[in-house]
Amino acid sequence: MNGRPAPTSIEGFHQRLKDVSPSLPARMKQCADYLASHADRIAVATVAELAAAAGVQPSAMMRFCQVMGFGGFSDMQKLFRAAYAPGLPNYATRLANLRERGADSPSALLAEFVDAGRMSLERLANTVDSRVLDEAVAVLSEAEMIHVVGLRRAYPVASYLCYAFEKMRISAMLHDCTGKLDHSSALRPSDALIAITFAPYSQETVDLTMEAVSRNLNVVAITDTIHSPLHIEGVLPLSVSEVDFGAFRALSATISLAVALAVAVGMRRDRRA
Amino acid sequence: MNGRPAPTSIEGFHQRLKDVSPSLPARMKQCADYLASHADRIAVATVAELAAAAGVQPSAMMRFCQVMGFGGFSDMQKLFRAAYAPGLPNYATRLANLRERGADSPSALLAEFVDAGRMSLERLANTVDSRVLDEAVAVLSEAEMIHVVGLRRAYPVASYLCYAFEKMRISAMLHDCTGKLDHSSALRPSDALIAITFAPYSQETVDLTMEAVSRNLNVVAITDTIHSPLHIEGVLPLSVSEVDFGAFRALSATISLAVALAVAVGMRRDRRA
DNA sequence: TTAGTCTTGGAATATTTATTCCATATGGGC
DNA sequence: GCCCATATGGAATAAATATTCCAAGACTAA
Repeated sequence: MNGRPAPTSIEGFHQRLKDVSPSLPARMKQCADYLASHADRIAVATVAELAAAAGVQPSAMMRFCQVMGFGGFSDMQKLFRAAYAPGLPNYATRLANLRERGADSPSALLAEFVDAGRMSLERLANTVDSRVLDEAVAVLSEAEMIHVVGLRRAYPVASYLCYAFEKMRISAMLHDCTGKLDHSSALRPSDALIAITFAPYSQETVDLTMEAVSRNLNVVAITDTIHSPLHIEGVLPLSVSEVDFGAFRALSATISLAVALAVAVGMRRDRRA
Repeated sequence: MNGRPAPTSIEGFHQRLKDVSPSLPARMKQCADYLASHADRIAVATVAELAAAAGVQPSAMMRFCQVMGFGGFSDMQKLFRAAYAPGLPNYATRLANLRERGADSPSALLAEFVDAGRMSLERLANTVDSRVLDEAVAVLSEAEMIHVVGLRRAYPVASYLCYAFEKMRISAMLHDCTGKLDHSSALRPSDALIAITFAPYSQETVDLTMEAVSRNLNVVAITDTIHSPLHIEGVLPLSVSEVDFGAFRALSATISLAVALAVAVGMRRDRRA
């Protein structure tokens, strides 16, 4: 191990973390990474909780404390408890502070977007139709390959969906229209499509959806109002109404819905496997 | 004793304190008085410590917890630990729990993601450094062209940023590594770069950032902990710590920050024009 | 491949910390 | 001054938590 003395300040702790990180084995590194971003939890959590959150065994976390130069977890915790700063100001006051710097200051803008995002999320929780969601998950977990299409403002969502599928090793294909290439022939009978579009609706997304529907593929749409061109027979519609701020859509709710969908599909497949 | 249920919030706690105080015997009152002014210590102290600080026996402190309606000290402490802002719920284990209980229905998952998103947003409001944000906006609005790089999970953010810039007619270029093409030569002396990456950091993003820094371009980084390789001299760091849910990052806070940044830059340019 | 070293998970143990219990004290009313 | 009700301190017990240990696994270099 290493004989250096334990850090005596939070800053020193982070410094040491950075120092030892590169030469650490897998599990130790997991601890290091987790604590790097959640150091503040150390003051109020138990080894077991921390270990679980970092995805390691409690004993691994103990070893890590020792690698860092502490005698044990309690020893390390002492440092953080001593430095424990009585609670941060709460969310509401902090938002007010952000706005204080002047109506069109960057921080005031940020406050608005944060607010818009939060409202969107709350609304989403109340409006999503869980039966449709269930069905969407059912349908998608049966698909051999999941195609995803979403352009312009929906593109970030589409790409994140594909990232999530890839991470879970679910075969997925992103139709991003690079080079104006049309990949509609990639749609196979046993596949499914997730189409994402919001007003003003992208023609390409609508076209691909039509194509899929006409070939009897299962299609799930993430879209806005019931006036969306994706609200048609043969498409499972998941409606999200985001709170717009100025011309810009808060994507928070849409992305949350998309990821929940992806993870639900992933879990369902796992269970079946 | 009194049968009222335990307070469920810090405010409720203080209210109850006020209510019961007048009718308390000496030692109990000592506890009440001490906790009234040192409530925040409850999260990180032991009964023994608290009792000593209040000048009473541990057993007296225990009785006091019960008078307040809690089952015991641990019960009371839970309230304060949960309320400690950074003490976020532990999503990895929560996910595991959902799974175990068989409650992993899509809607339950969605609820968790919505929650994670909301918390990320709240945390963002609490942690953003408005001075750095101001400076980032200043620097970016001077740039002739804004380059944006962000891969993997950061890619949705990068692409949305470019979408926003395009909508505001600000010249921006997305470095997406399509075809493994390197466009580092596109960086011109009067340009600026926004680099986005989270652990595990993409090499390409780091490389481009280094390139930009070595050429003295202004660089704004949207990243996570202070251990990020983007935390280097010559880079303005905007830190976002998202709440992870399982292996999946809620992007809500990151996207909100990115869009706020973009819109602030847009407004500033308009004003100058 | 094989021996040797480093890593890991999980169970066993030690320690700390919370909680209860009871004997004793205190104070107010008779 | 005595009795009763309530309060209090401290020791005993229970529960939670940290910590250690060891066998098994993974990896490395020969």
